[in-house]
Amino acid sequence: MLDPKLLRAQPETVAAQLARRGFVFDLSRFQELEARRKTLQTETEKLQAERNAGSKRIGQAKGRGEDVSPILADMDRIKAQVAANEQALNALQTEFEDFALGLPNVPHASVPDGKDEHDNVEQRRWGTPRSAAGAKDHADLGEALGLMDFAAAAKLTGARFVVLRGQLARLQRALIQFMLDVHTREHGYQELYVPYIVNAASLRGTGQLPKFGEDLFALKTEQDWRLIPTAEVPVTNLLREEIQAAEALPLKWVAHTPCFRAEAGAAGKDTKGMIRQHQFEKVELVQATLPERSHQAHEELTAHAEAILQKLELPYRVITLCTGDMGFSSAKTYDIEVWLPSQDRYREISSCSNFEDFQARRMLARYRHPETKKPELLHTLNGSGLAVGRTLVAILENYQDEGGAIAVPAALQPYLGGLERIAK
RNA sequence: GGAGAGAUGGCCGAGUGGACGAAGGCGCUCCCCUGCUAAGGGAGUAUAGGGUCAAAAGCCUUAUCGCGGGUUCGAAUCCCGCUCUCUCCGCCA
Repeated sequence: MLDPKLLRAQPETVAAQLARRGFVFDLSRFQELEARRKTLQTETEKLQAERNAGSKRIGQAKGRGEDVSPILADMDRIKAQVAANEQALNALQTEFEDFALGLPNVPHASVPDGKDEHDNVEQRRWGTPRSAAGAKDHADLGEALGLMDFAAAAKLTGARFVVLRGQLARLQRALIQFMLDVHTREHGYQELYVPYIVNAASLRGTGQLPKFGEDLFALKTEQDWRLIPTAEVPVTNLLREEIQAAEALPLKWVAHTPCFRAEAGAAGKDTKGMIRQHQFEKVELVQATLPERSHQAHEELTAHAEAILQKLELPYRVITLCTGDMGFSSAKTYDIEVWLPSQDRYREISSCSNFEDFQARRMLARYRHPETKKPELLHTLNGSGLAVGRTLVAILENYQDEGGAIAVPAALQPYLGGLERIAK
């Protein structure tokens, strides 16, 4: 959520910044809502103050044993007015809130302007991509090995699921262990285990609701629970309605969870293989920092995700998403894309974002300022470190030989009991 | 799933219809005293909004005692529903 004070004081500036990302801010609607709100709220609060003062007088008069019926008569009128006004104000505030919750974050000044993914800006490349010539894709490789089974998953559930067997299932487990170990031992993150089902308040906090509910799997329970689309939701919401000590910052958390996405609107996209699934494993990095530190933390967090690819010796590049391609809640996003020989291009394997205070304001996630002693909004960040399923895909494709066997990256061999090759 | 108890500020804890945004204590901040330390004295110390203001301060004001509703001129306090926590029983990986 954007700062309502800023919204009120400089709506034109906000509109111009949102226009950078192609979002049309309805200025006249905002100003009309705001004008009504101001009148109604002022009037309502005046009535409430009148009522409070009247009640107080009744109490005092009764204490002195005086007759209170004249005051009481007056209170009847105020009571009815207050009730009517409060109702109208509530409705208006709900309308205003819905409007405000529908506004995306303002892009950071350093984010390049652009319309879509074609305008993203490459920052750097690492490693040497192998040629696409003769490279099989991961689905063909996995099925040929007899260790990756989409038909079985389709029978169990439907499209966009997979069954892994034997050394491939173990390879995925090894990847999770490996990533968690690197981030906890070398990058200073605390490992967390969290619920895979969250309530609506949590999803609102990180920005999935109210706008993107169709991407989520909802449970048919009374509680309005959803499966998490990413560990970002439960992990970041640990901060919700909490005040951190400044000395405790930055908070750095890592969690492995499965992720569940409805992939509504993705029909026909990446239909083959493990690239886009309804259920996939991910190791997620989350940080909460002082506002003035968040952009440096963003660089560090991205480097932490990159370190995994370097240790696995997988070629990748880092791009800055342009204003038009960024996610709803993000102020700035780096995507890390890994080389996939079968597709002869780089594909997203991690997305690292700085949300600044956008999520924190929704969640009321704060820290106590050491000098003013007042609670201030902190900044939140997160990034995949990495998407495990896509890392598995990248290993199969980059480490294949002509016969369809897969070499195990050196860094992973200790996690597979020294296994060097996965072959038929 | 059954029975019972509870939820109050950074923490502990009092408060069962009116001067309560909330006693008291702890903690924290500032000041005084004390040649260090310890002890003592005083003052301050919840959050989110709105209005006024160029802005800040200040001032005025609203809401908040787990959440939502109700009764009442007036609710931390009474009533209803819900959530969560604890204890006991049952069940269970």
